[in-house]
Amino acid sequence: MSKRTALNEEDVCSAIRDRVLEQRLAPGTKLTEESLCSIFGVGRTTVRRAFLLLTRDNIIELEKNKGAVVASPTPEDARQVFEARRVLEQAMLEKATANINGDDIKRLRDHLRDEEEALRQADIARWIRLTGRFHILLAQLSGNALMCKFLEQLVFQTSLIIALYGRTGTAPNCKGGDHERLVDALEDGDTKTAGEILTHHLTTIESQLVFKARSSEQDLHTIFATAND
Amino acid sequence: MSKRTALNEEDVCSAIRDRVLEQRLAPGTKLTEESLCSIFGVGRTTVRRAFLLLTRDNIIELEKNKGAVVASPTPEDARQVFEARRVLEQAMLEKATANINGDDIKRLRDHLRDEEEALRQADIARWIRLTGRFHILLAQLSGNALMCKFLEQLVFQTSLIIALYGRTGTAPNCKGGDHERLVDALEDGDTKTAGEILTHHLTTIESQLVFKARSSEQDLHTIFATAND
DNA sequence: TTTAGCAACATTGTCAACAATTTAATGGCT
DNA sequence: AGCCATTAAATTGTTGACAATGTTGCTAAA
Repeated sequence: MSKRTALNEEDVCSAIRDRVLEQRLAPGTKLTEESLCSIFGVGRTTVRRAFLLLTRDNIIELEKNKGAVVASPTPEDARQVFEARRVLEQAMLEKATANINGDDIKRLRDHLRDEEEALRQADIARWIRLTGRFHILLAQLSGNALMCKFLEQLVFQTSLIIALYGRTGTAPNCKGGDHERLVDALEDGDTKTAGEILTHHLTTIESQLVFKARSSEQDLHTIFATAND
Repeated sequence: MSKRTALNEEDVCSAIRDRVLEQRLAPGTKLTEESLCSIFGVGRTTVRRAFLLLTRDNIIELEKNKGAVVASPTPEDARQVFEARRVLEQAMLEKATANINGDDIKRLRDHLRDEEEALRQADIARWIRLTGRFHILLAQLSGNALMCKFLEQLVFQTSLIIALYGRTGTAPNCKGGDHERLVDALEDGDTKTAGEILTHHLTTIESQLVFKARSSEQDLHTIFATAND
């Protein structure tokens, strides 16, 4: 008799967040209360609370009397997310180099091994989740839980952004061994190089986004405007 | 017949946030649902939602079956808040100098005038609120709403920290004309000096905190320990 | 065929009653 | 008085019914 303790709103939140991180929940997906209630076996109250929290983190959008949909960050949102990530992660990396020790390096190495393994097993969802988690792991070394929490939000939003504007949709966000080389530099105590790799890493990902036109009112206007000349 | 539209959870949130910013709501203050319901004329549902949001912003602490109290940041929290503020505000200031124009400077000047006037009228609550808002106003010039929102959280938390650990409790957090000199430097396009003033400003405030012992179990142990030798 | 209006349905929002828990108060007892 | 247990009051948590709103599908008229 498995005494299953009732799930709370945090559980629902992190479940949804994980699906977003894995890109198994696409932007725009409608989230009805009823379906989530039955999926997680919780009451509407809990789902409702989860919605409120996820809205705060820009993971879903809540419209009065219309319910919740997975957020669709605009190109401008994307710009701000990457700008914030460069600022935060750079700063946190510098803080981290002060506190870092052998155990930390080992933990990063272990994580990299997990990434590779997921990739080898073609478990893409897991791999995507892990590449996101790498940045959070790195942030935790800074010793600033507050900034860490904020970065988490940004990582989740990045996943939505890549889902919307990523070149191939799922695959190549954190490839190219950037993570490995970053850890190498960290181990050598070469903060400067580590910072450069990190910034370049983020800028590269951002530069590969393609803001193609999407179906919306705005785009309809554009379409008819161009058809008129 | 003033058709007063019903307040929602955001209204309740910002009302509470403002009181925290003004330091009229001290850390540890109990917030009962009933009292807030009657004060704002809303149902328990709304208050409850507001609580959830405020918890997310570290403005109140919510304990199961025990209700909500205004948050009491620890000294470590304080350290992280100021560290994050230095990082964020510095970065946002740099972004701001790229976009800034005459209107922006004028808006800052107007704000400074408001600050002075509040101080002259001895409207301390208003003055405290304005000094906090100055930093938010500055952040808005960066053109990054995301980082701006995060900084807002930090400013509110700073108010709690000063209420707890500030030397005189209410008065001298943002004095000394630092704000004026900062705007001067901005107007001259002297980003470097502006940045130095800002960082120094924050570091000064932090260094003036005094983490005196507070009444709690931990402190009781300490007190009796020192009495034993 | 298209469109406007209407009706049936589904989903979300609100509220009040009830349950669970904590906090305050009462009353013996040493 | 001071302390502990028990009871009463107050506060928070949860649930379900109902109201408000949005959505879908249908009919009929142009």
